[in-house]
Amino acid sequence: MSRIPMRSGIDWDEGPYYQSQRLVLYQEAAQKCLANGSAFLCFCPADRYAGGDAAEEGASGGTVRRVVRCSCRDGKPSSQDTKPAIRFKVPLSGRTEFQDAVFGRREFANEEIEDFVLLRSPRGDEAAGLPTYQLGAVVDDIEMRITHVIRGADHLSNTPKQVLLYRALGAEPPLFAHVPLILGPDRTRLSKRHGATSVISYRDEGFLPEALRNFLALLGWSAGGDQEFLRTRELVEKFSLEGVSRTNAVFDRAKLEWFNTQYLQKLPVEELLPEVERELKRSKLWRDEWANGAGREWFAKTVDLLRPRIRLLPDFSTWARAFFSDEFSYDPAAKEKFWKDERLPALLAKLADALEALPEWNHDACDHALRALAEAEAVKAGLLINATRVAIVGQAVAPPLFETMVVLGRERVIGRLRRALSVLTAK
RNA sequence: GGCGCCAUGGUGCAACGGUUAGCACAUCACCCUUUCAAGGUGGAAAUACGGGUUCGAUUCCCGUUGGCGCUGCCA
Repeated sequence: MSRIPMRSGIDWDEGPYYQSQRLVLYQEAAQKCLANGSAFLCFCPADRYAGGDAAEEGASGGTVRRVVRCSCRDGKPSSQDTKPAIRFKVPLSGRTEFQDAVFGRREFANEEIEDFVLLRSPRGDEAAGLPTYQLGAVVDDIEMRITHVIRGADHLSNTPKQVLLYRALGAEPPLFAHVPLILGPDRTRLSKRHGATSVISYRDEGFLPEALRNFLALLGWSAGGDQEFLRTRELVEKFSLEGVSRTNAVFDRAKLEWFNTQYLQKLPVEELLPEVERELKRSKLWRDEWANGAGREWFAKTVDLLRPRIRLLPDFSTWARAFFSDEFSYDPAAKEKFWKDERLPALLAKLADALEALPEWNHDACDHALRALAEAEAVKAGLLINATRVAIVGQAVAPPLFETMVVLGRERVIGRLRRALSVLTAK
């Protein structure tokens, strides 16, 4: 779990803490409740409620559950189980209220709250039981002096239990802030069923952490106006609990991808380079000469040329492979679309010769050479441009041709042009 | 079933009593163009329903409907 903030670029101040190392703390807290009368030993079988549910199935088929108060709470054990659990003794009347920064003041009738378990009954040779989430969370938060508890709205209904617990332990409840849930396309709470759901899996898919943060921040929150592209810095500056909405939000992957392309395009290249480097290393295309000096400059220029057409980081390794490796293949659709003309072999051969004879290798020189040839041969420049693109990068979709030629360098371009010839004529 | 929360285009957000109901994604069309993106312009598209309150409701109140959540010796 601690890897999530680490890999998403979110900072934390202390910890991590391990519940297993803090067991006595929870057990002491439970004992304290027992001592001051806010909890009781429950001897009921652990599966009592489950069994009861089955017995209470309504005619409609729906499971009917009730708030049950067992006789243990009055000191009359309902069974002879020698290993009791500790339950909180919820008041039979009255209301429990708390302040929520996004939902406002909330009130719950105590009679609706069940006597929840604090410490589970000991298993096997355990001396004492393990804490439930309710106990663990409250004890930890009191001990760590937590002032704001910000979490999903699915905890709203459980909050009164925790407020009761805070008071029983002699502590003042913190300020709660329940934020709306993120729903899948089917409008149920986002879960593994919906595919990639954790921060890590989106990172692995090739989304930029900052784009993901920006997208997520806007799910259930807005700065008030229409601005959407907010870098993490601005997000931190502008965020406030007051701007949080109470409506659940549906996760829209298309918009996430849009944010990613925005970041891919707008980020200063230097910020993008480490991400691309990481990706190329992953795909084994990385070469150390790109780490600094002239190699770094070439790398930056290439990434800059490529990025308007990138959607996800892995595109650098797949779609843009020809820019980083001489081993690439021709996209079948590209060949189909731009290598149809039978004059091409002859034309490309002449183009290679013309380029080879160029006194200088730059954008305009390549441009002029190609257009001059097109005119001399009475063919449209587009025919040569498109066919050449496929020949040197293997794709129909790619950056503007002459910029591509400059980045690849004369030797590569001519070599690839001639290599394409053999493929064309062999066909 | 009980309790709770929510309700503006397909999606995410604005408008916090008075706007021709705004922006973005997605979608459609056109422009640009060296392919494809990007970008530009334009179009279609929403206040769930019914009652109130008010001179005036997207906005406040009630009900209905719908969605979601909680209802574990899970977290």
